[in-house]
Amino acid sequence: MPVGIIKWTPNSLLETFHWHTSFEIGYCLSGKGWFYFGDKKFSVNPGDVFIVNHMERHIAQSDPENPSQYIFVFFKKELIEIEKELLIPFFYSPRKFINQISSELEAAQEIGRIILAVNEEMEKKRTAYPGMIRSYILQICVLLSRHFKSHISTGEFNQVFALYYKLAPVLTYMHENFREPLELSDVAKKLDLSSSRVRHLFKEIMGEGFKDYLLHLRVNEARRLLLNTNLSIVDICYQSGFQSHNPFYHAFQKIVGMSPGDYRKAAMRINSPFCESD
DNA sequence: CCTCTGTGACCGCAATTTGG
DNA sequence: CCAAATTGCGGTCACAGAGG
Repeated sequence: MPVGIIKWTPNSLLETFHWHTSFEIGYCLSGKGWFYFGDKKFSVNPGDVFIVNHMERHIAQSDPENPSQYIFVFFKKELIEIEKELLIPFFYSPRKFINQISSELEAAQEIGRIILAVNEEMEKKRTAYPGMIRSYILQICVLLSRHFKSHISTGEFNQVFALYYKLAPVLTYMHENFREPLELSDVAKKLDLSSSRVRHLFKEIMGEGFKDYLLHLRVNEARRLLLNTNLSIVDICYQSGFQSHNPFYHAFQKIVGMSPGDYRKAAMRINSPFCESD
């Protein structure tokens, strides 16, 4: 089954960014909170819909006073690749794209209803339900592409689309190899492109530089290991792809806002259970 | 004493910017 | 697209404090 669905209530603290290769649509059922995509931040209200493409780092956070609950539907891009227009909402420049569709908009309400229907199909598992779910996903994607069509010109879409397909192997390679020493020139060699071309490509599509993206991958891995293992901080530093401990402490402090040790202690207090790796 | 964690100074070079 | 200029990352070293 190439479609998955989960109900999830994010923590109010300490959630770690994550990435995945599948596309994802989130629907806020209740509560309040925030949704982060890279440096973008959206306030969440019940009924809001969120679009997550592959490889953009993201995380939701609950308002401690009123925790938010979501349904997330995720699926492989192959499911909708049959029609290029359906990909429009998922191929964008993260820098400019608005990942949220506000609950007041009709598109969000329609999509919300369908997501609830997907949920019901998934629970009841009636005859041939996977077919019904696939058709629902297609409906959602059609609604999304109609919604975003007005925001994204065909020219821009075609451009981003082409660039994304070019960059996809770079991202895959990075996600598989960030634990090793990894340089832009290695990636460029893999793709048989000049370093400067890859650099521009990367910045243009991902909205942040190669180094920053890599650093976030590594710090995120460190956070995951801090939460889920008993490894020493120095071990975690090396396993996350850092070559010595000093840059690790600095990067961690810069991105997370506290030292690795403090992070682990805080996490144990709060007992944060969630951390995903693809 | 040693180990682990964390910080500061410094330096070379890769990453990025700039200017053709 | 390339080359020169600049920036800032990440690596080394040194050291301090906490705790066993």
